[in-house]
Amino acid sequence: MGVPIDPHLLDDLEWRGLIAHSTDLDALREAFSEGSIKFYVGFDPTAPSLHMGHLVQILTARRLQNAGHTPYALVGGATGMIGDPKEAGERTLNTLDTVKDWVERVRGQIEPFLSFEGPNAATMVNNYDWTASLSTIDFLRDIGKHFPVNRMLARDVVKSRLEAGISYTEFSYVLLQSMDFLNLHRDYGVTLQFGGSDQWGNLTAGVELIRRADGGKAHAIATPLMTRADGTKYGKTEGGALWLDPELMSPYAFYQFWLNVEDEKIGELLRVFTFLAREEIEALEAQTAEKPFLRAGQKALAEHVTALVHGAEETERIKAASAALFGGGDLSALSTPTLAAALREAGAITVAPGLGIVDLLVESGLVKSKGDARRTISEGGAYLNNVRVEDPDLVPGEADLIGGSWLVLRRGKKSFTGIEVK
RNA sequence: GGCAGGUUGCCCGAGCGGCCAAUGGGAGCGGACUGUAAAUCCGUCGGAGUAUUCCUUCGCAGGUUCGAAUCCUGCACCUGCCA
Repeated sequence: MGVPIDPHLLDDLEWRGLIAHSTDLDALREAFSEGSIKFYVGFDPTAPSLHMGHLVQILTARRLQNAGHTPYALVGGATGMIGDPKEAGERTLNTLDTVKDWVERVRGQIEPFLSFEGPNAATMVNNYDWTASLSTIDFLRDIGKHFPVNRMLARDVVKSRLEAGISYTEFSYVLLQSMDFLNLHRDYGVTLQFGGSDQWGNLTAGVELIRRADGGKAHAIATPLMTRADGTKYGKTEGGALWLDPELMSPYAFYQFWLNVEDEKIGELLRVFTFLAREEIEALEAQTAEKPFLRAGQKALAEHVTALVHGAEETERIKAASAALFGGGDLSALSTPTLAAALREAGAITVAPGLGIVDLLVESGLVKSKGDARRTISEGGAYLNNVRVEDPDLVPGEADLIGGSWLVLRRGKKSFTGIEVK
């Protein structure tokens, strides 16, 4: 209906490595070519914020919308009450209030990435709306009848849990997600669902339910799980997940994460997490291969992803802060406003004069206890104004204050905290 | 309902009366090497204290003992086998 469709969408997704699994790709290609199709991707509120893994889905949704297709972004007000089974073990159930709160936060994080105007405007849906009032009898008869338990038991996640145990609640999760797809298919004509590759079982179950229940035809694609070069999960390095919420992870730390990505992953991450064109990405990859020490790929990646999530203005401030803090040894060469701005970006606290170095380290949050502070100092990992601290009894004085009031405390190579003394 | 086994630090997993804040691996943290990379090597890894010191910790609550993560009793939860 007048929406220009990008005919190269599927090729682009494949080139970016975004299709880890799929149902019949040729059929999907045909569906894409016939006009704006309606697709959905779901997000369960299992935490107060989405993280890097969800960002893959969000950006993929945007790619599809940019190509002319119509997004339905689903937040799992119902499925979030249940929790999908994961290998690690049974989840702890959250209260309805918690889930409702998280639903709103998650919704707010998704919305900026999609367009809610025009002929292929996005729609937000919440599966709580059609699940909460569903009767058990209807659910068991209309949905449950289509799910052979022998097939459900054969799924990898379930199999891996049979020893340790899995509740009926989590075992049933796949029915709810499949029902979502069925309902969106019926009510809106949604014909494609995508999600992370760990969702593949849930995705295909939905496709199958649509076929069994309605004789309908639907598609599913799964995006790959992002891992580090050694195959381990991301997010362990910075002591937690890579949150999109600036309250949970400062934009500065977010930017630093991308800047520190391994060389081998640059191409992959640029393809998945940026909207840069193929030629630009290939040029950056070549640069990274030839002159890795310039870190051109990392810089571009960090800049683009941070701008997508936290905005261009914030990204500029972060870049300036990073340049100041990592620029060289002599911090006093910077102007005080520049330094202060950089430190506020990286994280800063205010303290009264007279505190010793051990207390300052604890106050700054760089270490978690005084013992940790002493240990760090004895290991040579504590720096005041870029000079290694040797004496744990050191008390910074007037002469140490940069611009009359600032101290720069650093732990290790990368963790800075600004301290304003007044 | 019966029988058997289990519950240890962020995770996995030893310990089975004192030498245990508790072996080992992973993760984390620091150092060296580098490029704010990877790999590697070294160190570190409950809290307070600059000391051979104290406090809290081995599912929960009691008990035995000079002394327990280790033995006993009860409770909770998990797993397996049998009904």
